[in-house]
Amino acid sequence: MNNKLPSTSRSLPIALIRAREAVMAPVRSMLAASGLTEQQWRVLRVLDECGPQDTTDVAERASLLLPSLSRILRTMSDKGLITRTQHSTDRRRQTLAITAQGLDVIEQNREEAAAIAVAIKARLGDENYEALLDLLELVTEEHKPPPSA
Amino acid sequence: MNNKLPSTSRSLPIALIRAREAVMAPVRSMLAASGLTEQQWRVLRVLDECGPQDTTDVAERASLLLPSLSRILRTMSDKGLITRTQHSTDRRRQTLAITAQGLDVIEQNREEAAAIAVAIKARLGDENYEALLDLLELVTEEHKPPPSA
DNA sequence: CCTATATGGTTGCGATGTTAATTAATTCGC
DNA sequence: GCGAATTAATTAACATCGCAACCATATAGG
Repeated sequence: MNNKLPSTSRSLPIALIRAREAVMAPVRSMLAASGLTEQQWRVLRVLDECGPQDTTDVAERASLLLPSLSRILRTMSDKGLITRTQHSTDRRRQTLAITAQGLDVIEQNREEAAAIAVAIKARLGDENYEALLDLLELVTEEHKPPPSA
Repeated sequence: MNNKLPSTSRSLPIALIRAREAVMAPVRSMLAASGLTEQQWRVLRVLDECGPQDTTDVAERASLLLPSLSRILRTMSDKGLITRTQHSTDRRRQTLAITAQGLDVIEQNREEAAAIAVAIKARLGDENYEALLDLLELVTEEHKPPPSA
């Protein structure tokens, strides 16, 4: 009857929260100077990296739920960081794009953000860093059973 | 000039969010039946595992910020899951304890929670699971520089 | 065509995350 | 002792999370 709960000190959910907190703290502190939240930064990053795209695509890439993203987009649009235009053939959809101002914000934070990323990588060591990403991917992926048969 | 931002698809913060989401989804679904949130469950678990303790201690062990915990405790107290009593010598503090009803809720979910934990462990393999926890701990710990010199 | 169903987004609601300010009680330093 | 700095916890304010319900449009079938 293996119904023993794992000790909270070795609990995967809690460990994930703590790690995220440790990684994000310096980023949040950096973004505060630009008046951005961590989620808004993720949206900018995705639009910059992958180009104009639908709301649903951004939600997937930035790991945001649609309801959250919907509200975040209104804020970002008001701030002039992004544009929202109607899809040409499907009027349900809208295409999101980063503005020049949005690009400016990315540029203002690029150097420091890159430095933070490098610091974390250095702290863990390249090997550990890659191993961690691989393990996290493994945790995430196994939701849909493989399309075998 | 290493100022290149890491690709969002290999971004540690996003990977951590996704992994957490993957791990928590079945737990949340389980807890919904008991009318509990994930955070309330963590508080119960900590009080059950470590015994009566201060608010600050619970916050640390459950990885919750004090303002969040403060609200959560009111809810849980109203539900009769915990008690809050004044510390004997320091009147600023309060001692939290789980009630019989709180223990009941843990008991109701123990089996399924343990099964979920086992399933994740099995999916990753014991070795990967432990390695992941170790790496996450490594990410978290390195905040305070070693007390050298 | 016209209705039933599915899809892309939004809104409502209750709860938590995050920072800053606040209150109350304790401890420190002179 | 007594006021200044600390500490434990709460409150305030704003943003996001997560679920459910909801519009609007698009697609499928008859």
